[in-house]
This record gives sequence, C-alpha cells and structure tokens, in this order.
Amino acid sequence: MSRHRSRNRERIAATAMELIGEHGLAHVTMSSLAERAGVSRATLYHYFPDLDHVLLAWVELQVDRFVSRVAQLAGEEPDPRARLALIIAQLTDYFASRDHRLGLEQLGTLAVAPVTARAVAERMSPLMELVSDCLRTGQRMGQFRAELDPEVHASLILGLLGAMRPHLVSGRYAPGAAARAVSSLVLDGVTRR
Amino acid sequence: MSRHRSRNRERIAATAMELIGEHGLAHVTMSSLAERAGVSRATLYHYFPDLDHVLLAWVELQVDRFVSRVAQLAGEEPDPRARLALIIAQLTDYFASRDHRLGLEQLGTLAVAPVTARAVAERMSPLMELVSDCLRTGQRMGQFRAELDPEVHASLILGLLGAMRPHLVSGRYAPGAAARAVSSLVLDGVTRR
DNA sequence: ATGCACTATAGACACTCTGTATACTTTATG
DNA sequence: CATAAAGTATACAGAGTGTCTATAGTGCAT
Repeated sequence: MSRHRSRNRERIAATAMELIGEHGLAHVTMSSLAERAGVSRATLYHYFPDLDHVLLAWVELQVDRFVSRVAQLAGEEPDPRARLALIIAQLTDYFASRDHRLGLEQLGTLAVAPVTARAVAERMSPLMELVSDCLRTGQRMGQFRAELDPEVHASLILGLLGAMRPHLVSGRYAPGAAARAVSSLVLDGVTRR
Repeated sequence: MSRHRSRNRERIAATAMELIGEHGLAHVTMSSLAERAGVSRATLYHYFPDLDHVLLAWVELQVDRFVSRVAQLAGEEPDPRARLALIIAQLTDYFASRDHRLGLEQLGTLAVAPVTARAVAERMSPLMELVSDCLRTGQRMGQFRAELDPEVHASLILGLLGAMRPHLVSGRYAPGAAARAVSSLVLDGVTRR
C-alpha cells in the first residue's frame, strides 16, 4: 500500500471521528464523511467499502499504536512482577488520557459494530500475550501460583482493567490510584503463598 | 401501559432477535421486522420509534429478569462472604446458559448502540448495589479490608466476571470452575489480613 | 344496539443513503 | 512526455426511513 494512500486513509478515518464527536454515530454517513473530508463520494468508496471499515481502520490504528508502545516498554523490564505492574499502569494511564476519552470512548464500549469489536479483540491479543507471558515466567520462577491458567488469568486481569475504565474516564479515580488498586488485587491473587 | 401493549412489545422484540440470529444485525430493518412479526410497518412505528429501541426493550427485559432473580436469591443469604460467592456463581451460570448465548451474546458486547449500552449499564446497577452492599456489610463486620472503596471494587468484581464471559460462552471453561476462580481471587483480595 | 374511543392497517409521500457504473480530468513517475 | 494510476462529477436504481391520511376492526359503557 502506497504511503499516500495510507496517509489518506488515516485522514479520512480521523475526519469520521470528528463527525461522530459532533453529531453522533447515527448521523455519520458515507455521504457526509466524503463531503467533510473534501473528497468525492466515489473516491471515498475507493478507500473503504463502508462506514464500518472506516471506523475499523481508526480503531486499529489507535490500538496498534498503544499496544506496540506498551510492548516496547515491557520488553525492557525483566522481572515479571514489575512487568505486570508496568502494563497495568500503562493501561490505567491510557484510559485516563485525553486521547482515549476523545477516541475509543466515543465509540460506545469499543463495540460499534460486531466487526469492529472482533477486530479490536484481535489487535489487543498481543497485550494478552504480554500479560500471560508475565504469568508464565512468574510461575516458572516460582513467584506465582502454579495452578493458575495463564490464558484465563490474563483475560481476567485485562477485564479488571476494563472495569476500571469508566472510573478513569470520568475522572473520579486517578490513574495512579487505579493502578495501585488493580496491581495489589492482581499481585495478591497470583502470588504464591 | 396496557397488558396487551406490553405483550406485543415483547413479541416484537423477540422476533427482532430471531431475525438478527438469522441474518445478522445489519440486515434487520424496521420493514423486515414488521413483515416477520406479522404487523404493518405503521403499527410497528406505533410501538417503537426505531430499531435501537426494539433491541433496547429486549435487552432491558432480559437484564431485569436476571437481576431480579439474583436479588431475590441474594436476599436470603445473610453472610456477606457467602452472598458474594452466590452472586458470582449466578453470573457465571448465566453466562454459560443457553439463554445468554442466544441472546445478549448475539448483540456483540451488549453494546449495539450507545443507547443500549447505557441502558444496560443502568439496569445492571441494582446488581452493582448488591455487590457493594456485600462489601460494605463485610467491612462493617470486620471481615473485609476497611480501605477498599466498595463502589469501585464492586465494578471491579463485575468487570472480572465480564472478562470471564467469553470463556464461559465458548464453553472452554465450566461455570463452576469459573465461579471458584473468580470467588477465590475476589475473596482473597477483599479479606482482611 | 348504538356510539365512542382506541388500535391497527394499507398505501402513499418525500426524503436520504447506498452501492455501482461510466466517462472525464488530474497527477505522478518511469 | 506518455501512460498508468488516482481522483472526480454525475447519474442511476434500489432500499429504507419516518410521517401522514383515510379506512377498518374491536371492545366497552351507556
């Protein structure tokens, strides 16, 4: 895919989010989007087959950016305990960020359309891997309880963070405090007695 | 609202779910719904202003039913620890049930439209109350850690259960095992040291 | 039973959006 | 500069929306 093309896709997707912010999802159409993006409707259809895929492109971009940043940071932390805490802190920070509030939050609970929801879940899977890796390493090193299923526990941890999200988005809970609360709950839960 | 009317609303909402099951959300329209429900389009518009509200009605019905059953059961269990475990078990059972798989699951992550998502969250709030009541009572009785925020922890617990949902729906995890895993994590987390 | 209020219905209306196709123009680049 | 690729204007048929009007059925109290 040419640089020009992918740049245009980004710009169009961003414009779609602007429109959603202004008029709500229901009132955003391929037609209004084409007009706002300063592009003909025909051109827009060259870029995306329908509105779902526009939103999808936007979400994928955001998620990928976030996930790769976290993956890089996590790669620099060898201790599984600390790595887990770091990932948790990154997520709470992100949920409290302006980026998130204006973005993913806009799309309801990340699940505009089933397509989008599935895509987000897939894109998030490296994060899931990161967490379950922590758990596996911790188990191998004897720090964590051996009877845990790392896969299931990884999704529990991410679920816990997802549950914290509304509290962070609303600003009722500071990201640091949230990170501490979740970390302590999780680390207590996985640590070997 | 007359009995006749609310009965019809239920029937129409159920028909909408059938259609979604057969053709997917995107292909269900007010027109196709009217036809399938054996009612004129004009009549349908007398019952619901748009498709979102049809789905909304269905979801509200399901959630209300479930929540009131759990509330009743929980009311009969005085000990906060056991009550918490009971609520957790009810939810894991429900997520593994055929009802759930065919219903809420159908609508993506419960969040078809932002309207619906918000409504579900509101309808779920009695459940949230139930859980935070457990926590408060447990704190008063000295069983649970005093420094927890019952509101926040309640949503963490429900978030945890939400994270367990995909594992239950897919059948990869048995409801009993899930309930035990979540219960132990939660009870360990809240119990006073 | 007659009349009244309520509910349902058929059909038509103007409107918006979709997805696709055609033919024309601009722009990049080998 | 030739030519392929990318963009544009415009038109089209089709589907769905939301509203309205006129008509028909249904239940119920007087």
